Amino acid sequence: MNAPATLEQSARTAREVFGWDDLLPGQAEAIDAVVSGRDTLVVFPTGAGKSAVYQIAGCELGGVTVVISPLLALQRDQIDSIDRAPDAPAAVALNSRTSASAKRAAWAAIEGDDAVYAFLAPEQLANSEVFDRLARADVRLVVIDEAHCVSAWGHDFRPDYARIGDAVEALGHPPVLALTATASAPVRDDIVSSLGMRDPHLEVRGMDRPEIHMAVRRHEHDDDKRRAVIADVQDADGPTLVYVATRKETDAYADELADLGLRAAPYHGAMAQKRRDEVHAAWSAGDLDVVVATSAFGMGVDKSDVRLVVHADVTESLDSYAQEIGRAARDGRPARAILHYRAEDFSLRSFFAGGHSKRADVAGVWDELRRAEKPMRAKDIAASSGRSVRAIGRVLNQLVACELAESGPDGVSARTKASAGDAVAAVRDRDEAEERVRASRIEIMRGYAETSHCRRRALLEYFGVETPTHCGSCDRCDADATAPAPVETTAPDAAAADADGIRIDSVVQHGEFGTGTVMGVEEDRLTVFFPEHGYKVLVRAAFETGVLELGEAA
DNA sequence: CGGCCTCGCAGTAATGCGAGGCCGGTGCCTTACT
Repeated sequence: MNAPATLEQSARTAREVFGWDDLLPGQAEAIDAVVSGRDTLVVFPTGAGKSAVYQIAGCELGGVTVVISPLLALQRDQIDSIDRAPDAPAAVALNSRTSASAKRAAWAAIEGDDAVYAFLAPEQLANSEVFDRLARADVRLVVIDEAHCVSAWGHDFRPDYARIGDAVEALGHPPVLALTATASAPVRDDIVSSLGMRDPHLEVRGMDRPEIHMAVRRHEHDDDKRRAVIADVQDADGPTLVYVATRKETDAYADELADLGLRAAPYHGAMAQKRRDEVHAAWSAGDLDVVVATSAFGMGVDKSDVRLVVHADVTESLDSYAQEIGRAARDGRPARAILHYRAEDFSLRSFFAGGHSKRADVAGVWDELRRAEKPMRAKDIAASSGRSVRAIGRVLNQLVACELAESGPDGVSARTKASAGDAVAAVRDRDEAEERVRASRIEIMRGYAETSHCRRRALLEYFGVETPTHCGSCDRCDADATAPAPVETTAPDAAAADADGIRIDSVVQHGEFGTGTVMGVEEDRLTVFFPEHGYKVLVRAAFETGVLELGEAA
């Protein structure tokens, strides 16, 4: 299948069309899978050339390559980069900022005969004019950039992310290429099932970032934490990112750092777009020592010499934590990641993880759907009910997920005659399952913060990468190195793994939680992910009592 | 859940304290007005 001719062709395209001398590890394999028509999920760290995969594959497939991208700024950057290539196909954007004349030009290109990349946000697919014209065009590849957004945002924040799979089907299921920098096994599964990917080729490279030293400090009092964060920033060897949980804290820390003479700026999603752009530009140009930001800052920020990432609060998952610290050391030189937290800090994350659909909303939406003769969209129902489009979109997603409704290119329609009471109950069960999963992700974050073992191992195991017991580049390993020499350093975990055949990614059956996937293996404990219940830490002894059994490999 | 703000109270002057309420993140999009 890996016909050398295909690889040679890809290498030639890379060289002649884009001006790259060599393909990086994994790129050729991913391109080959896509060009041969396979759905493909690529997990490469930033800088490993994710974009090149779709650029080369799209060029070879010809026709229209639809690139779904979460931020307008990312779309601009990608288009600029394609425009700079020596001989690449045209790249156009379709979004709310595209002028009428630019839109006409874009459609002319999309409906013409030459290869073209068309960039759009997932919300555009809900616009029937855009979708219908795309459906008639010669779409040969659909790319989902920053695909972790499907899992992170599709459930409620940006419900259109959950609709991409339907759009892909309606387009006749051209090959789907999903790209992301970090994705744990449950997130990968979520991406694959949400996008409706069929038997996807999986290409995962280089999750480990050994150049980033990892450390955690726990505090009792907020004052102590603030002082420690400020001290870390003052000690930094270069550009520094500080992540905080709230907008207000971005100002508080940035002010304090500025008073100490540092070039500091706050950044969060509620700032004026112009100001956000200024901070972004100043940071990229090296005119700032430190940016203090909420999670709004990061995607599309490409700065190679970040030396320190300080978290003044915990994130809502290790996936997010890995994304955020992964912005350090892209130049490959040493950098540090330090997490400061208090036990109370987890409560804000729990608050964000909560959030049920209101019973009245569910009942109202369901009644309206059942009565409607045609598919409905969130904005139509929201207009008549007085509820927000987001709340309604969330309810629609849940009804679809419960298989009470189905979604198509024109919206969502009921597929059963279930009563409003049944719909409310089904959605409540689903809400509770999702909340359990989110809560367990926070618990995994807590587990990372509180582990007495190697931090890197804790992080990498979460991403399904088996690792040595000690990385030698985290605070836990540093402490071990200064402690009296250990008596014996056999690898107990590997030996234990062999004893009952349990490894990372093993599938297990649990009496209460159902089928799960092993995410972490320690001497006496296993961390297992159950789709309906989230992450559970189980004692190995459960095997002896028969509560847990080794299942069939997936 | 926890932090922060406001309010009412006490009661004699300028502040302090507890109770109660509210807020907390991420970005497309549209549409009406300067």
